[in-house]
Order: sequence, then structure tokens, then C-alpha cells
Amino acid sequence: LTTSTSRYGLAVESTRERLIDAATRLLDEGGPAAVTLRDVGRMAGVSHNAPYKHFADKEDLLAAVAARELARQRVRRRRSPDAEDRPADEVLRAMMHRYVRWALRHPARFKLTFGSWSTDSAELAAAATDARSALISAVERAQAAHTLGAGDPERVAALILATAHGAVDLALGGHVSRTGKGRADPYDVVDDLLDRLRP
Amino acid sequence: LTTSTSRYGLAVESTRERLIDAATRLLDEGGPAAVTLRDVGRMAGVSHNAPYKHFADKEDLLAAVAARELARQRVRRRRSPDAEDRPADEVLRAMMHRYVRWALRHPARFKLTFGSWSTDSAELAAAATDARSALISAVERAQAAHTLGAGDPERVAALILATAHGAVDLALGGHVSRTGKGRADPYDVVDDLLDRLRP
DNA sequence: ACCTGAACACCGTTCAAGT
DNA sequence: ACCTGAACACCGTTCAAGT
Repeated sequence: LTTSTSRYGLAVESTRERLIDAATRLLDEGGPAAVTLRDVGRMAGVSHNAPYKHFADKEDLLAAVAARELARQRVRRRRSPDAEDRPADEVLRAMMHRYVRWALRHPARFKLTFGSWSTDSAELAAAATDARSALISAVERAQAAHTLGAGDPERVAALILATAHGAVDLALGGHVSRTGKGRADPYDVVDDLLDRLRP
Repeated sequence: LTTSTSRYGLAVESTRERLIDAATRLLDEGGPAAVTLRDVGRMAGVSHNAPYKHFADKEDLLAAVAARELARQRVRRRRSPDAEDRPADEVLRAMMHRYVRWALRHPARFKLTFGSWSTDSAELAAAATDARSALISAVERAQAAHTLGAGDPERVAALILATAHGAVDLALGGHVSRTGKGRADPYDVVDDLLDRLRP
């Protein structure tokens, strides 16, 4: 754990954690270019090169932002009321809608997380694998309940993820106008696919 | 036309065209960050701020790179032997495969072209609309030939494009391992979708 | 109309030094 | 172990000046 509690009961964030906080805020406001180590340091109350004591370089700091984002998604996924009470196809649909909502709300984090990493962090790889297997098992449950067509679950999962990912990315680029008849927002695109994947 | 021919028969590129050439090459080699105006100028044989006489700023130069890329795709699309002799579903599939091949071959151009543009160039918008309508009419022809399921052509086209786009983007991020059983490369993902969209 | 060279502000990164 | 301040090389952009 990176957050400790002082004897006065105040949550005290480590410098490392405050640096990641600052980087995330700057990223949300202006993309990776706006994450200058000078501003990061200033926001965290340290000098402009204190970050180098915690991260190898700027990319390593951004990798930590992405890793924390994925870790939080994992926690949220574990907390969400799952397969037991709701129909499996609804669970799957809700999972993809959550993905779209997160991406639209935090476009810079979305772009960062799915960008290329020369720093191959084990943390990032593990989080990605975890998300992938959660999607695959949701697909398997929906197939078992006969609310989703048959086929290799990994292939079906890859198809669903690609569609959701692409719909969001095109929407963020402004290449899909959200209004106008016949136009589909990312939620609609995901729904269209899931409807057509029915058995 | 930006290329004129000298009286000796040599194709002479305008400075503007040479600047776009240089920017494209640097982009392919190292992404947008590698496109420094100093290197662009050097490669084009001019000073490091000659580009400002042709483009408002760096983003405007990159917009010109994207616009030229889209214009070339349009030419290629117009040249390709179309709907007449081949089955409509094959034409549609070939169109999406061409999209995937282009993106995998020129990842930096792909990312650039579909990124956000604060410079809203009319050229870019026109090229995007042209590509979109080409896809929609391919969908309509396949539907008319009953080799593609019914539904609003714009919605079906949006679904297909989102899937191809997302499959490529995930592959470029290294989030889809190309080998291993059950794993699907972008071509497979597109094929899976088209197969499931059959009537 | 098109280009150059100097200059400015800014950024990532390194280094020697401090507690 | 963690941090600071000065310094270096590099970059986008501006400006005055040249033909």
C-alpha cells in the first residue's frame, strides 16, 4: 500500500502517489504533452526533477498512471454485482457499456492505456490479461445461457472488444457525429453487435 | 497540382510538397514527436523555419500529411476494380482488408489520421465523408445481393468500420498477440464479423 | 513571395551537492 | 533514501532582415 495514515488520522500520500495524482490530472486536462515534469513536481510540492527519484523517466511515470488506472478498473470489476442474479447477456452488455463510459469520460487515460509501451511493465501486462479473461468468462456464461451465439469464446470476446474499442476511438476523433439520423454513438454500435450475435 | 515538370522533363516538387514528404518520412520512422521542424527543414533543404511560410504551425503540417494520405486512398479506391464483376460481399471484405493492411503497414499515419484535429481542415472532412460513403454503398450492394444481413446501411457500416478500426488499434498497441491458438489478428476479427453478419 | 539567422521560452534529462 | 539547483541539448515559435 502506498497510502499510510498519520497518527493524527490524516491520510498521507507518499510523494510517489502524489506524483501520479498530479500526472493524471495534467493528462486529463491536456494529454501526454501537458504532463511536464516541471508541472508534475510543482503540483506535488517537490522540485522539477524529484520525479526521477521515483520513475526512470517521463514514460515510466505515464506507465504508472496507466497501471493505476487498470488496477482501479479491476477493483471496480470485482465489486460489481455479477453473474448470479442478472441474466448473463445483460452482464456482458453492462460490462461493455462500462468500458465505453470510462473511455468517453477519460479519453486521455483511454488513449494512454491502450497505446504502445516500450516499457513493458509486468503490472500493465497482468492488468490487461485480467480484463481479457473477465470478458471471456462473461462471453462463456452468456453462451451457456444461450443468449449469445456459439463460437470460440476467445474469438467472440476479441470481436466484442475490438468493436467497442473502435467505436470509442472513432467517436473521440470526432469521426462519428453523435447526432443526426442513422448515426450511432459507441453505445449503439456495441448494442448493434450484441443484438446480431444472438443465437 | 503541386508537382510541376521542368523543361528538362524532371518532376520538380514544390517546397511545400517536399516538406510534406519529409514530415511523412519522419512520422513513419518515429511518430509525431520525431517530426521536428528542424529535421523537416533539413530533409527538404531549407531552413528550420521555412515551414512557417507554408503551414501555420506543426499541427497544420501534420494535418497536410493526413490529408494527402486520405487523398491517395481515395485515388486507390477509385482505381480498384469494383462492384461489377466481383460478388458484393467479396468487394466489401476486400475493402476492409485493404483498410487493415494500410493501418498495419503505416501505423503512425493511421494513428495520426484518426486522431483529434483542432485544425478542422475542410480537406480532411471531405476525405472522411468520401471514405464513409464508399463503405456505405458497399454495404448497400451486399445487402441488395442478399450476402449481408438487412438493417440500416449506415448503422451496419458504422459497426464494420468500428470493428476493423478497433482490431487494428488493439493490435498496434500489442494488446492482441498475433500468435497462439484462439488469438485473432485484425483480419480474422473482420472476417468473424462479416461471417456473422450473413443473412 | 519565399527564405534565413538570431533569439526566446520551454522541456526532458543529467549531475554535483545537500540532509 | 530522498531531494534541490544549476546546467545542457533540443524544440516550437517569433521577429527582423534579406532577395
